[in-house]
Amino acid sequence: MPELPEVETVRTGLSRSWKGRRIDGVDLRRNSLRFPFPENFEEQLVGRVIVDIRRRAKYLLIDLDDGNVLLSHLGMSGKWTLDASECEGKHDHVVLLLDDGSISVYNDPRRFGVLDIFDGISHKLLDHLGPEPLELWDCEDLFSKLKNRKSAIKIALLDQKVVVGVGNIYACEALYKSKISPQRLSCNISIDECRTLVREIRIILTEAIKAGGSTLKDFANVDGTLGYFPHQFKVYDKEGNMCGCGGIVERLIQGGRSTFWCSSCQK
DNA sequence: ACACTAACCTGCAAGC
DNA sequence: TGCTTGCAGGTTAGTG
Repeated sequence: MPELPEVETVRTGLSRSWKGRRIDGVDLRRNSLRFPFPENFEEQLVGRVIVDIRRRAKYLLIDLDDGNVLLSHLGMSGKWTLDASECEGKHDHVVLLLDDGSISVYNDPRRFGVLDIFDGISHKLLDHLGPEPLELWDCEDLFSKLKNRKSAIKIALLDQKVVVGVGNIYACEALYKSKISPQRLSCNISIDECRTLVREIRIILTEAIKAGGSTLKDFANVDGTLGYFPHQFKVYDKEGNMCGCGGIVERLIQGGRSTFWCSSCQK
């Protein structure tokens, strides 16, 4: 899935064509994704006007005119297509008919995504989330969350209680830019290194948003065009490539997931 | 409270 | 050509 920049790009796209639209029809092709859809899912949506689309971490929050909120998480492979010309694809799970006659389709081959409706106040998937990296967040906050942890820093950066929005790609890239080994213990990261990490994470996420999200095989912008720039990654999926320092990009497994790094310049 | 694993799914690429 | 294996952007539930 999309990490924070990609979700933000999707938010922008959805915002442009959904804001002010009334939902005239909902077609569910199955009864669950990662979790079962809520009771009366269609009835709760039909007739509602979409007021705004916000983002919290990697979750899209679609504000409805009755105060309820449609929550959408894209999982690893979820995709919204707006103004869709067809909706009979194998993994087209949810179709929305809008009052301008357009249809929006949620497609998700792996079905790790989530669609739910809640009151806008509290949701179990949102309640434990840590700080937004592009809002109020600083090195003291990061340092305080790392100081009692014995897990590797790479693992900690993926923990959404430490900071939200950072996924496997940007965790690797941020550690590389910060010249910090992904295997360092979180509790051994200094306050100065936290300052560097906060700065680099912000730079990377901001640049990726500016680039319009990124593009991977499962990800497409809401208009169907690809939007990621894999070639701009310095280490992610670059095993064997020469690093600028003369070292070689290596791959290791942490928490069951690939980490890409340069052992020559990341200490 | 933290650390670690397994689990949820399908699709694709590489290797035999 | 097929089969098998491993891997993929995320997150939670369960165990110790």
